[in-house]
Amino acid sequence: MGKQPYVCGLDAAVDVIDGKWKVLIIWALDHQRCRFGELRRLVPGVTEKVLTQQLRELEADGVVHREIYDVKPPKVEYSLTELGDELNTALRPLGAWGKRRMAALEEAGPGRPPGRTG
Amino acid sequence: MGKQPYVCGLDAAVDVIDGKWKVLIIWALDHQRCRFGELRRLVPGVTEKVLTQQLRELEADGVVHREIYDVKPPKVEYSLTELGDELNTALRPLGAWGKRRMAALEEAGPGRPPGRTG
DNA sequence: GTGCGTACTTACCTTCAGGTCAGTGAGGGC
DNA sequence: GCCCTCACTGACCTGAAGGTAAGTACGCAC
Repeated sequence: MGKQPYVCGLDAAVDVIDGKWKVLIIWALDHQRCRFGELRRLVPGVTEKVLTQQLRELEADGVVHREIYDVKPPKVEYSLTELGDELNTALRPLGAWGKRRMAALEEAGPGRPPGRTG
Repeated sequence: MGKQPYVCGLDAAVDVIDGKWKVLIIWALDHQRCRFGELRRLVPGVTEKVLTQQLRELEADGVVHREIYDVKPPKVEYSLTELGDELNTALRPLGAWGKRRMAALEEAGPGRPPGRTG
């Protein structure tokens, strides 16, 4: 929720998924609820601080639901809200496009370092 | 083309549209070719430097085509490649989702500053 | 010949998202 | 008693993305 007003719907959507790990988090949460620690393992490379942070933003945006169990040791479960589920659905074509791009990239230069086509 | 290897297709797609103005640029280029100056007007707030920069990245990623006419004054036209067109198509559901979110945001608090729901 | 419009490029600067590291409090294993 | 895990929080730092302002080379209008 950084900018607003948005110039178009896409703008508004991108604002929600804007964050280094957000799509990965949303992806990981697709049809499965996760505990904080699980999520951390599911999203390789993310730190605890940033995971928490992005999770909170996602929660504020209404795409992620956070459920706290008052037990010891602490237990918190994250899941997608209906809105989040819809987001994931909307994200699917984009994922498919990216997959095709990855395949094309593979074909162009397998094992090559990233860079321009030249 | 920042990261790679991508953990999934979505990751690869987001990498392409990652940049403050890129989706807006791609959106503006949807079924219309534009000159540099037009694009600048179509994407309010972007500076020349950054527009050029993001356009070049988009070009390197194969979603935008750049056509230079050897005339004076200089003329350069940008358009979507087929891949770019597909990207736009893949982006459409996301745009629709965002539009619904914008509507919901409007309903929740018209004219309110952005922030938490409280 | 001054200034505008074309499409950039360059040097420099600011901002802030994200990363590092340390701390919290309670229970359990050894 | 010590350290581990759980799910965080806060202070501090860094790097890179993006913004600012100026320069470039050309033609045209006035």
